[in-house]
Amino acid sequence: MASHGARGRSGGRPTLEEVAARAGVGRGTVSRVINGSPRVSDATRAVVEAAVAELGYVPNTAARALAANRTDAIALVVPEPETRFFAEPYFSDILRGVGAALSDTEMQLLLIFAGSDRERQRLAQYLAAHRVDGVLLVSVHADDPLPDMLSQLEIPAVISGPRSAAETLASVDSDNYGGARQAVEHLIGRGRRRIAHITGRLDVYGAQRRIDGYRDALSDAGHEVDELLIEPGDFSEEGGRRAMAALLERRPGLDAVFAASDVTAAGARQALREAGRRIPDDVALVGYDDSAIARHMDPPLTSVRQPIQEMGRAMIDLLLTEVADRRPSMARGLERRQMVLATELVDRASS
Amino acid sequence: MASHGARGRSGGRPTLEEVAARAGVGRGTVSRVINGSPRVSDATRAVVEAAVAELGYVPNTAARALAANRTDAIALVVPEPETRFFAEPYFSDILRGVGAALSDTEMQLLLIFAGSDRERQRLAQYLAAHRVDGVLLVSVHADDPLPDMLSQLEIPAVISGPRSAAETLASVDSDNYGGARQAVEHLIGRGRRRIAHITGRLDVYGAQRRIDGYRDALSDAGHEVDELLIEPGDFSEEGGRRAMAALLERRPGLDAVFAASDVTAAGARQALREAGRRIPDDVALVGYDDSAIARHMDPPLTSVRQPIQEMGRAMIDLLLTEVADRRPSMARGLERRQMVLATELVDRASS
DNA sequence: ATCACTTGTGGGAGCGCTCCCACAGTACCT
DNA sequence: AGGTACTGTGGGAGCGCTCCCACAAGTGAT
Repeated sequence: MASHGARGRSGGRPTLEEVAARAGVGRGTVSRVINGSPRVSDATRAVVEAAVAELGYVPNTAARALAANRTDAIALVVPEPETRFFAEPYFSDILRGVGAALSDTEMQLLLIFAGSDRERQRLAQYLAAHRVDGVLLVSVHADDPLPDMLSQLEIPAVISGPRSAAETLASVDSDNYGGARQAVEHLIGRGRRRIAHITGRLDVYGAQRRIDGYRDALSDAGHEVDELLIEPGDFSEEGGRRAMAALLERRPGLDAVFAASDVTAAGARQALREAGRRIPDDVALVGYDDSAIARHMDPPLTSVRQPIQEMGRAMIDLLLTEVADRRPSMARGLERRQMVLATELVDRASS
Repeated sequence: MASHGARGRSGGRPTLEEVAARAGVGRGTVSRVINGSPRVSDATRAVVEAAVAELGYVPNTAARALAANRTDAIALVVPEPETRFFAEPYFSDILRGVGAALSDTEMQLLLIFAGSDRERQRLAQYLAAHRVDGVLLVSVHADDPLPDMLSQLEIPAVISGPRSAAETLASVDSDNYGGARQAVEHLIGRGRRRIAHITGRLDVYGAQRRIDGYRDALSDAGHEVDELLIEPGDFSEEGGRRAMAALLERRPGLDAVFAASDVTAAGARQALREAGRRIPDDVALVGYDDSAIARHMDPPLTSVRQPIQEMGRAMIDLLLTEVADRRPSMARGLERRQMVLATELVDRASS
């Protein structure tokens, strides 16, 4: 019934043109007003704003995107091969920070899953089509091709957790080194002497930094580092269990464990139980992340809290700066593109 | 430097017009091919597809949205006043189901937070501007104006967890009634006789259904329902603690508790501990949700698992049907718009 | 041979916006 | 008086698509 041409007319949402007519000005002027251009007189601006309000005008995003060649959307890409990522509050918290930061802007948030190969394929198309102004990358592995693809396409991107000390992409991270130090210093302060460390996945830069922090904290306190007290884990519960069992076998006299994640600590706790060690009486336990698991573990787990929500915020801030920079090409920013946020030790009964 | 007109030309992404030229056909034909219209000869289709492949053509979404008056995007709206919602795996799981279902389609997923007033405001604008083809609503309260706004705007929507038995919106839910029955029947089967129930928030329909299930399971087993064994909670940990304390005071002889959520159960466990009751020896405990908390609790918590990922999938399926129906106005579907998925009891050490 | 369909195709018009050029008006120098 | 420089404004052109009308060509009934 309704012809193509008539579609928009009949009772549809008002267009910029209709606002212009109503306000008795030209299209360009209305456009300037709604985009906050300074080149409009106060009187005209007031008239236009009144017309906008009266008509309930809301700009059409599609038209704007087409004309301006930008989308006002950013994507949060979740390379979700590992279920782990989702099972932890980490993700939700990042999302909250991102959401909060975004609600101050006009940007919209696209959520893209890039777990399966087909999803990756689709993502590549998205990016190639420049359907987003910028990309947020969380939990990326060292060998992921995604970051390079992004720089090749010149799409602004921010990564959470740099891939190495030489990360070229803008990044936001918590202070893994400092967090590990806090944990170990806390244990030392509690009188522990034989402190073990169950690491994270060794191909994750942050896990390396935690090892460095562990080492330095011991050295600086005048303890020497016993390499046999360091056992590789993989952030998983089962990995934590295995690593703990190995450590108990090798160094039965250990009196504390710093685990690279809460989940790892949960696994370690199991192994400790099975070996008949009491927590914290025989062995003190400290985790990392301060996730829900830490609060509900028995005994409640001392853990290093990362300001995850703030990290989400910071990622958005960085990304929006990059996006803006890329727009009418201002002098490129002062290269403050790596951001590290402080951690905090949450002291509970396990240590 | 680059003029407006030159922007797209210089090395930019290929347009439909360029594909048409390359294939030696008209624009309309290319459009038909990429949209899968049957009114194209096989020969022509092959030629066009070859051109698309050679040029690496990807349609411009903004242009398509503008011309066709649709967005190919749906929004997942999170009315996130309560942090609880986020702290639980529920959200992530829904998201995973939604993401999985969506990866089979061309739809993109927008994540919209509608916690604060300002965010609500923005959401209203979004919806008014018809920036999405459909909306997914999770964890909506009985008195939320959002659902009505959506039907007024005639935007297809699916709600997770109907607001009442008379829900008018399409909805997906797990079998709260059946799940509660499973839990209670399990406890009865274990020889428990004085089974208490800590409810969820009473303004949540699902919580009501769980109470019904609790009641009927007892009645059908020939037990009579002791109203003083039912204590209202609010899904929170603190609420669980409080309710449990009240129950212990009122009915010290109880030998089992069915809590309306895992978090509630965690609170109850605390109160039981403080009262010196052992789990499961003195009091058996069953939760609901089978979240990470259940696995890590001490002892591990028996819980009713909802197929949350499947629920996400189902929501998408329902929504896409609605969106399609609304498009070239086919005969409206057969009104199978409420969907209920089965639950499963996960038996652990707490019962 | 004529008419009436059907199938496949080309291309004009239009979606609602931004960008930019042109130009009127005003202000301040020479 | 004429220049030069701004500020503010209007509106044409164009972004890359979809929709639809027009029309060519083929098919079969009359």
